[in-house]
Amino acid sequence: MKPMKISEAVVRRLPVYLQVLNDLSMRDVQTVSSQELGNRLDLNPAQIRKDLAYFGDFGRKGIGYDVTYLIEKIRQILKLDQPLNVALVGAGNLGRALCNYNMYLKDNMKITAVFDIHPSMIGTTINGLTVLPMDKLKETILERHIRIGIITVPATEAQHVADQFVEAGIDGILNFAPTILRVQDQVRIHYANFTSQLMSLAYYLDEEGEEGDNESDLD
Amino acid sequence: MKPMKISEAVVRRLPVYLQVLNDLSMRDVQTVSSQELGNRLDLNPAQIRKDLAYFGDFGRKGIGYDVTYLIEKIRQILKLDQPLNVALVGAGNLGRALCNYNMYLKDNMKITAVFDIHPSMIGTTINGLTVLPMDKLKETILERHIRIGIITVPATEAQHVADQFVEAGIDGILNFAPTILRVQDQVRIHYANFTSQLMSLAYYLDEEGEEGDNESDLD
DNA sequence: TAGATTGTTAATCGATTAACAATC
DNA sequence: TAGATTGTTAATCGATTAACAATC
Repeated sequence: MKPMKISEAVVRRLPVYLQVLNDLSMRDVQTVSSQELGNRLDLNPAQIRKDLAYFGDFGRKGIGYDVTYLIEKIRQILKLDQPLNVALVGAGNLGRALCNYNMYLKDNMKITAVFDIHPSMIGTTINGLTVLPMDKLKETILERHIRIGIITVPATEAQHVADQFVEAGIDGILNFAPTILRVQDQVRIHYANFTSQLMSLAYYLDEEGEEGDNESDLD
Repeated sequence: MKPMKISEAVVRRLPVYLQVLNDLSMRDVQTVSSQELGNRLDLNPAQIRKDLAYFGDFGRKGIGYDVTYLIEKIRQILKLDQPLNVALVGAGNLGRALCNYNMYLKDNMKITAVFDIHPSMIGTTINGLTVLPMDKLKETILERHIRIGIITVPATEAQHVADQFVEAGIDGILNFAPTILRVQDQVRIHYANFTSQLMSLAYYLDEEGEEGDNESDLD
């Protein structure tokens, strides 16, 4: 309909808008202005209006946005109005934690299959799901209409898992392993690496570590 | 020395550079060009050179960058050359998974204290750390020189935990709960919410969900 | 009607990329 | 020397913000 390409920055803000809107909805707020949303999110109101306007005319001049309606619209944009099946490889601590997160009811996204390489893991149950061996990956992804894969294996194995996901026809990968993955261009990869996130946070710490110490700025 | 303000985008790329460099180092590669780094990361070589040049002259014309030296420099920039103590609140599945991740040896960052509100959790041990009650938060953070806090509690409690972190003098927060936090400007917050990450990935899935279905584009 | 707030165009700002002199 | 590659300046591109007519 509108064949405009949306920037990644806009797409990443949509789930954030949804978060705030869900919060407002729970507190029975009917209507919200871009001004109010901007206050809560430390974002420019014009930016919020522009982001939303890429997808349609969701607001009403002089009034603002109907919270319930806007939630519905953003959910449609993010395709959360239809179920999304997800597979996870790596049933370690992190993998199990993610499986226990249940975002099914609220967000229509569900981890529908879990895999691991370790024979000792296979056959065990996590949140109602039986851990399967890797040789069942492709058939399970096809059978269960799984479109997204999550990688929670060690860095050394992540590329191998990604290759198998791609081979099985997955459309997107969420990678928790601390490695860059190489895949065909059509498969989208998002990185969710805990260590990198901590590192970039560490950058912003001001120099208090070295009290009275003559830290060399010279190389 | 160079009082230029570095954009957030640059800072977020540094850990990624480090990842690739560590990988090269393990495979005994001595030297790398911005061209090669760009290939591996799907990034423009000029951007990589510019990013690095904000912090110093790390390369050699005609040669490239010495892998070991560049790792050392980036680690200094990210302050990974000195130990960083981190506290975590919320000893649920995700919290425990993060505590078991041990990035201490490699990256000098360490979860040094774990807290929870649930009495049944308090006193239990996770990866050698005893789970403490919330009323020990402030004193522990001061005593152990903790500078970063991780939040892995449910969304409803996240703001409360953030307030306590700020009150205890923390400098940065990594928030895994699906809520926006409000804190004083000097405290930096990074968001690491699993659900948002999946949602923005879902946006990029092409319409296959509705096979032959006349999906209404009209509102 | 007066006040509020949208959607959108134009202006600004900042980030990415190209180009190239310096030099290993 | 010739080829490679940096650091950096200038050009381009894209994203954010301001401004405002339209309208509830």
